[in-house]
Amino acid sequence: MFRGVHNINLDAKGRMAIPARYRQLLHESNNGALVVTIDTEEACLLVYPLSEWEPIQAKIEALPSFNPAARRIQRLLIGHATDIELDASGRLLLPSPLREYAGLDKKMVMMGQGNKFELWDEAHWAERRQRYLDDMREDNQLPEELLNLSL
Amino acid sequence: MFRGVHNINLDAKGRMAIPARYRQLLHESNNGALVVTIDTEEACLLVYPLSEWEPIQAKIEALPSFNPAARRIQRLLIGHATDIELDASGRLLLPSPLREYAGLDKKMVMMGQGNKFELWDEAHWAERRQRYLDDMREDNQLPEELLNLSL
DNA sequence: GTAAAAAAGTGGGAAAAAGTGGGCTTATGT
DNA sequence: ACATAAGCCCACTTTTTCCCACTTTTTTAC
Repeated sequence: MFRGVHNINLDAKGRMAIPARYRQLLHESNNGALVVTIDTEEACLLVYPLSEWEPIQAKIEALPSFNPAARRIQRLLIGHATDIELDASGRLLLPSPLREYAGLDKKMVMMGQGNKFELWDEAHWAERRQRYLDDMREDNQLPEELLNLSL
Repeated sequence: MFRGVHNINLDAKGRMAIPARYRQLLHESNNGALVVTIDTEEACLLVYPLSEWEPIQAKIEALPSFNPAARRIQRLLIGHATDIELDASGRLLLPSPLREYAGLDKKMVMMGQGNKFELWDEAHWAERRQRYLDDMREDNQLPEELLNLSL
């Protein structure tokens, strides 16, 4: 579904232009309706087509709400999940609390990740990518599933 | 149903303006009738559309009333549950005992949580969110249900 | 390879909507 | 009866949304 990386600029009003190649897809699947939320592990945002998000929210809501770890996930993920939609010129207005969370100001990176895409501050992504690469080269105890993966 | 964060100000009379995007939904479902009560774990308030609250209250009332834990829940939740409704300009007047419980004065955060939304003092939420995030990044003994959750 | 055309990306202004504050009236309770 | 709080309404300010026009990049054709 989504893959690939794009450098994207955020304008002064907090809008980002979605690369044209994705627009038709987004309009067809959900009429341009999307949900953006935070990634809890990294300072980046996750953007889902509405129809991809809904089953995820349903699963999260179904977790036992007296379990502290579940409550935490619910507050972080559902709490930050915001409905947004493509405007007439194919742009998304990112809510300011979320921009702030991911440290997005001007230069950002949009990265396809299957059923969703991720938004990173450009500098932050460059740094994190380098760390991932370094880790790959050092790490010799990969989990079982990865050892059998042939590229 | 409800999701997303909003920064909201409380005015001098203790009124909060509900973000316009939720108003129609609230009017349609219950003609703007809501119930607000306390969260027993955290210093925040829970706001339910009346129709969402009623089955919850019924379940709480059905608990065995000679059981001390049940009595406790009944006193805390039903005791604090207050009917409120949207005024003509889409605002809610929060009862002062409840405002006090959650430490709400001016700046607050409203967070959608599925069938309800939560109200937090802004500073208190910022602090609590940071703690949740820290926990997420450390915690390696997540409950079963969460391990299988793929976002 | 260059020019023309088309499409994508960017910026900003105006109209509309949302948010805010406060005053006056009505209810409540001491 | 008085004081306090709630309800209601109106007017002002700020923010958001919508739309249009300009610039830049990409594509197409020669």
